Amino acid sequence: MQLKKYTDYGLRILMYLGAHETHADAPKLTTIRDICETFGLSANHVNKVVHHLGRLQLIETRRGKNGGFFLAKAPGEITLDYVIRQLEGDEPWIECHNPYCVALPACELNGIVARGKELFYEYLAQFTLNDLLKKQGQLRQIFSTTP
Amino acid sequence: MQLKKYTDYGLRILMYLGAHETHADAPKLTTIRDICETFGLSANHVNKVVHHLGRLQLIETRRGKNGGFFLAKAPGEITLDYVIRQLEGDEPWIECHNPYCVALPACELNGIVARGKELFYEYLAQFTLNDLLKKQGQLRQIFSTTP
DNA sequence: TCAAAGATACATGAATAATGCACTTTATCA
DNA sequence: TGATAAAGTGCATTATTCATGTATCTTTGA
Repeated sequence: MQLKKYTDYGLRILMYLGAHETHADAPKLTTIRDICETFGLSANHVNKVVHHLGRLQLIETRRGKNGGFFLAKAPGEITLDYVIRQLEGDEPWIECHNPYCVALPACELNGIVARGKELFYEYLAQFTLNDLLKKQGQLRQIFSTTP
Repeated sequence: MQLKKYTDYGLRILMYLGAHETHADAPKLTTIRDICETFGLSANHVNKVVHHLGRLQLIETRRGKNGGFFLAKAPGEITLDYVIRQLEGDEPWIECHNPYCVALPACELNGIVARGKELFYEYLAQFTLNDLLKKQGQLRQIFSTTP
């Protein structure tokens, strides 16, 4: 029971982008390479996450030379529940489908777990990328000195 | 992001035992074999779960001929959060340990996810095995006609 | 003392997540 | 207009974890 690294990477990418956001001047887009060097990750995997974030319209990607990506929304509009639900996949946390478990017709368990899962996400819905950027100055320093 | 079958099996075993509980007469203990036949599961895996439930003192196990196991507590005293936490393992849902993620010192994420996890378990703590046995009659019928 | 039950340890198989590799497409710049 | 740097795409491989299997030991009642 753990979030995938895939999801984790996605959140970190967003944090990275958010931390650099205040540079209104920002002439240079963030690249997959930047992310990999900062966090020490595999380019292939990051590639896929970035692509996914693009499809979710959380970031905007630009191909070609001088390409890269940047946040497509204000950090305050990116809620954590959405990001995690989408990247993680929104399957039930317990498998009760017939004929897997004979008790299913009389079982209360799946409903309880499903409601608990919803509470988890409802809690996450209270937070946005902004909340992850409270220590933005410190984050920017970390990110800029890492590679 | 899904509970393990291991955890699921544990809950089902408890439901099975709870459903048979009202037989005050019950001369015969439930065996691993009973569980396997009812749910169509592998004896080896069930073996381990039963052993685990025994160590948790949720059930009492008896070796030897005519052995088996039964609930060690009243169903109302077995809370779902405890069962799931113990069987599932209580690790954090997101891995942020240094030096895994450079952002850790300035990261708010682990705290948020950890709190969400706690809310999930706090919700589960409102339920006991009794709540899984609301349709006890139906359950007993299912269990008795299955093998 | 035998047989039926759980306990234990180790080995194997299966599923899925993570990563790697090769190649394509697109955009920019010299 | 061609070289280059970026993301996009598909498939292959590796690693990890979960699930299951096999074998043997221990306990206990008949």
